[in-house]
Amino acid sequence: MKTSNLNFEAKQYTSKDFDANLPRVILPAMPDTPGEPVAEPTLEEQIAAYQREFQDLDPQVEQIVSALGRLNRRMNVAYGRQTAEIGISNAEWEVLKALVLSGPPYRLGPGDIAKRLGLTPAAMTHRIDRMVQEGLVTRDRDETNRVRVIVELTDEGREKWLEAMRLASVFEEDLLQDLTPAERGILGEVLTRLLRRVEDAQPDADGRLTDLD
Amino acid sequence: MKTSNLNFEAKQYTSKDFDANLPRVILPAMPDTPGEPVAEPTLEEQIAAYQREFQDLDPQVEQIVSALGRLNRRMNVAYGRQTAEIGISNAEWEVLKALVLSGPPYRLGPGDIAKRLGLTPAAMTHRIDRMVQEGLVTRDRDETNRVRVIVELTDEGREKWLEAMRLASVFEEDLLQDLTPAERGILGEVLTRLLRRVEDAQPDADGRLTDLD
DNA sequence: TTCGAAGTCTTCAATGTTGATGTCTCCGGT
DNA sequence: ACCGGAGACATCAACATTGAAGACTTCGAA
Repeated sequence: MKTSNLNFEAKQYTSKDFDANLPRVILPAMPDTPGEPVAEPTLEEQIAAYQREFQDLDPQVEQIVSALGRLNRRMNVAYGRQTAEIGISNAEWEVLKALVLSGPPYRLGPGDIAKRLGLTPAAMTHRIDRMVQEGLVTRDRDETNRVRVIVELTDEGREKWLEAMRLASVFEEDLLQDLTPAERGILGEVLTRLLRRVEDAQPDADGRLTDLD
Repeated sequence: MKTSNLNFEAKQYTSKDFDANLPRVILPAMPDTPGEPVAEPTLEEQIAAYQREFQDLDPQVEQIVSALGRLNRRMNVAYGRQTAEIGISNAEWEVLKALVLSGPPYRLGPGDIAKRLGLTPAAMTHRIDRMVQEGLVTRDRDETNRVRVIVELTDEGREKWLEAMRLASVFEEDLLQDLTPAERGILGEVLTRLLRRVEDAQPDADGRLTDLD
């Protein structure tokens, strides 16, 4: 078993993501020495606690959902660390990904990018500002339709994306290292099926988060 | 097959999470009518695009990772909608979860909560402020150790948490509706194994996101 | 041609988070 | 007892994102 570079770290202060996870637990009925540091709960402890507090919970469903959430969180932390290594932010990496995936000539409007990233156009304006400054992309008016603005990937931007992909590949392979090829196939298929259901349930359309605080 | 309430919606403007997903694609070699709206890429298109742009990519790994990312994103959107329905924010729900999972007497320090949520203590100060205002929690000095502050769940806070759990349960069951019990078992087991690897790779410790923009 | 509606991006005020700093309390050493 | 270090929370300036409003361009109808 390859023990390699799973470069995680729970990394305090990650936020930036909502997940169905975390907290801790108190198994039988006794908290750790009252007033003490209070440790991180394992997945099992977490599920046990949920069951105790909420009878109707299906432990199997909870296991899947919680593992998904916690896993995603750790992965995002790892990606964040990697992008930091090559001198870009996670936010910038997202934009680069969108542009590369759009295919040649690697151009998109700010609004399009915003849609793909789930941000407001306003946020894109500022984000693009920074990226232009850093030489990752260029921003020009579309002369055939001056309403539009075109954001285009620069060579430097593409290079950064490549570096990030290389790091990500290594990381992802490490992550899946102890799954057999058969298990990988099943996992991919099942996840894809879940995803299809969700994405079909709502083609995409619009809708905001309505995060009324 | 139950067709029920998968209440998603890609929901523009979600952000709040970093994931390895989104963008679009241009399969053979032709973008949609140049300058047009540009649609959302399917998972398959996205993987195809990545392969085209990055030779060394393992499609199977990418399928798993991308599906995970996209799935999580949709789920977070769904959770956000649900918490909004019962009048709390996702952020507040996270705090409630942390408190409930801590077990009776449902008390934690701001710092502890911050650790579990991956936020800075500074952020917790304000978040708790709001939640005290709304009557979801109380905040008091620990009289036995006046350095500490104790955040405690109120009955109203617990009730909100219960409502959120009920909604979440329905949603999660819907999400997994077309997995057989056997498939659920495997999925849960495999995800747990992945999670264990990541969490073991880095017990937890500290570390920031270093999101250098 | 002129006017108005729609679409796209930018600007602005408000909010939330971060990182650094400040303040207060507890605890151990002398 | 006293003093200094460590720990925990609060405060503050800087920055990113949001939602609403504003500016400009295009397109269609009168």
